[in-house]
Amino acid sequence: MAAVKEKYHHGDLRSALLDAALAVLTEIGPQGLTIREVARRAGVSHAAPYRHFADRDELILAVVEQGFEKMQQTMQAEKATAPDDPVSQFAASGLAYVAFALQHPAYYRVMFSGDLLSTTGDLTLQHTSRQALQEMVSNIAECQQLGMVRKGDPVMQALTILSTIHGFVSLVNDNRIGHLVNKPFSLESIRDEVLRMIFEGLAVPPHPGH
Amino acid sequence: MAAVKEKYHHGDLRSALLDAALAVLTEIGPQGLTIREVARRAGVSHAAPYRHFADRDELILAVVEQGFEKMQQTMQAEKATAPDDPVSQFAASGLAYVAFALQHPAYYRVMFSGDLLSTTGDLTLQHTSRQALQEMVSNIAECQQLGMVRKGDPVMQALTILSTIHGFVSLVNDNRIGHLVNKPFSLESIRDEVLRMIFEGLAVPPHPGH
DNA sequence: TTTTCTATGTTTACAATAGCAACACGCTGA
DNA sequence: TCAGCGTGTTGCTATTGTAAACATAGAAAA
Repeated sequence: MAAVKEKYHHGDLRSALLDAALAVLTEIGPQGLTIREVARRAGVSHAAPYRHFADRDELILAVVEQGFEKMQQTMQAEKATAPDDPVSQFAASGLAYVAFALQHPAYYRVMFSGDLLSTTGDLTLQHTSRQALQEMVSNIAECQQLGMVRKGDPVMQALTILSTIHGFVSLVNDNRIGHLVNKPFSLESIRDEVLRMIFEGLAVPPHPGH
Repeated sequence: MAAVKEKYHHGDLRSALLDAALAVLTEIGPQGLTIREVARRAGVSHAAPYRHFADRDELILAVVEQGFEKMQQTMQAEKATAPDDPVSQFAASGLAYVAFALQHPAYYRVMFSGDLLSTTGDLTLQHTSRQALQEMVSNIAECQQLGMVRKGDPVMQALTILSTIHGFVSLVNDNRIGHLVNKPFSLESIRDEVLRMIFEGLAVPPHPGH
């Protein structure tokens, strides 16, 4: 690791602050995410962050945007290695989404918390998420045309799947599943079961008269 | 309304504080939920709440518990008016759950936020939610025995349904659906579609050789 | 080279908050 | 009557967000 310049001017404070913010979210949680704590970890004065972020919300928003970028990259990478048919691509997306959310709970929480930030107002994020949904919808439509997914409004199907996946990872990340099931369980088995039920719900029912 | 006694001793400060807390959550949001603001609304000094709640977390926890109670009451009432077969009971529960979450977003958010409170540590709530899941599981098992729901581990099915419903109402309450769909939409139509897909995913597939 | 400008940190200051401690009030029971 | 205890108040400290004034380093211009 290159020695960090111990100078009056930090060099790349913005990045350092984002890293520190994510570290705080991971280690302590959202209630520990204060401007001053982040500044402390970056080794600067408590007012330095204001040169890069107008206020606390803007700092959080930057973390959220970074999270969406990383998530998108992960999903694209997974899709790239999957077979090129719509069903495989769709499955790869879904698995990658869940994997990212479970591997980076701090990112996912801040991205979707709704308490930490009223991100709904941010136009960039609105655009990003709408684009992601659109991709999902056309993917479903392709699967329908191949006869691999039952008929129906693909937007509704996408929203339902999104609900299921988002609900699942939220429950897991907020630790709401651990004490629901008393007997020991494997997270992967629940995950696979949830994904399987999604696909069963999507699958074309067999022709009764076949 | 009876005139509130303007006395040194409030009379029922604890309830008043819970009401004020919910009002703040509704009007301002979680970031406005401070001990002092709640005290101000209840017309008492800033330290008075500490006679009833050890700290801010305990106040929030009390709101959460109240929320679970009201939700349970609502669901019980809905089930009482529904037909007495397992399928109707189950459907009534699901609809009541969604209805409560959408009609009382402030309650639902604080109940499931995971940021506002690490409620997972509270034993009462653990018991309550485990009991609710257990009821759901046995309800599904009944439906299975009647041949109305496809075979499979009812715990997994319950968790999947819970994920879907929780994800749906979370997305709606956090306003993540409004700007996902650009064309005008009816929330009810999405809700019904989501519930319909849950039931389709649960329904016994028709016998191929029938 | 020297001067000046600008981006980026620092220091200082203020208002709001959580939470603690000491005090005050008033009901209740001996 | 009055002692005790539950409940509310006042006042204090530490922490936070955020603004304003100041400082510095590196770039741009002279």
